[in-house]
Amino acid sequence: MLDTRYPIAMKITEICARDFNLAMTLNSGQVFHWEKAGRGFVGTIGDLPVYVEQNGTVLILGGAPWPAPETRALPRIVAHYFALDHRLAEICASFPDDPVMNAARLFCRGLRIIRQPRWECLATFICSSMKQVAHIRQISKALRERFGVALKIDLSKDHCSGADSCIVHTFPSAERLAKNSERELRKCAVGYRAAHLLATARLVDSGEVDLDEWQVLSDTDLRQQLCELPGVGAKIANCVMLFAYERLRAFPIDVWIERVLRQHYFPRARKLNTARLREFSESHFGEHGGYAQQYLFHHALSRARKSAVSRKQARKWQE
DNA sequence: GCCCAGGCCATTT
DNA sequence: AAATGGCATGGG
Repeated sequence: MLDTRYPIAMKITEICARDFNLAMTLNSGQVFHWEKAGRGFVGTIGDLPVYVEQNGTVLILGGAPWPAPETRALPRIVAHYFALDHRLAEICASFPDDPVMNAARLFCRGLRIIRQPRWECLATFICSSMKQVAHIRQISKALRERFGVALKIDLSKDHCSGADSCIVHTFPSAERLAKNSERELRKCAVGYRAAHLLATARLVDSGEVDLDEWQVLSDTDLRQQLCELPGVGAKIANCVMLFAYERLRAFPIDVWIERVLRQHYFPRARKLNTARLREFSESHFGEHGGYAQQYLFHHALSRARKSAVSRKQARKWQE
């Protein structure tokens, strides 16, 4: 039956996306809310519900109701979000030429650092400390479902199997989160991070902190401002700089990246403090160090996951 | 039960 | 300055 709310129920548009791997980008641990639906993914870009599917060098788009004004702008919004304008070949060519980096570059072909909304990125990464990627996805989902705005996506049967519609949720605004008690936030499995999330939400909501104003700051000043927020240290500040402020030099060092650096760049080096690692990462990986870092991170994590699966299968074999 | 996870923070040396 | 322990939660 025709949905009479809109003259045309669903408008599918296509855009060209060269040097881009959608699934790799969405699964690389930089963004946590996109979910598989049919042959593509559903999620939100800001307040817009979006369906996106990759077919070679073409992205098939849908999701937003037609003829909302945003829908006409959808191709531009999606292209900007996925940073299709980044000159990926040049960025990858700027990485250092060493065995580890070359393996990661080969493995992560088409991975782009996307442009995330600032508050959404900041809040999500405050929840990320001492959490596995799968858990961060759970937390993001819980926060959205409890406090976000539900939006319906009409899925064309031509492009999706199964259900013909689904619901996605926006990430809750700082204002929405600031209204809650810490106890309420803890229902989303954020644990001890609830206090930090709430305190930062209230700083942003009150206007004392304006994340958009900070875009004019230098890398050093931006990092310093971010680190003053509750629950934000050097690592999370660098993630937010990289994923929400397009500071492609920012090089977050988490436990995985630290392992990669120690094993492959400093074998047999004891007494290697974080300051020394930071110094090395900033000088060795160049002007797109953040990109290099994300390639190293995703490659290392994927290898670990793969070997975990192998161990599991080996155990099964033994029975 | 154990160990670990895209860390941060307060406290102690 | 540098090292240490606590912190919630869930998966392997």
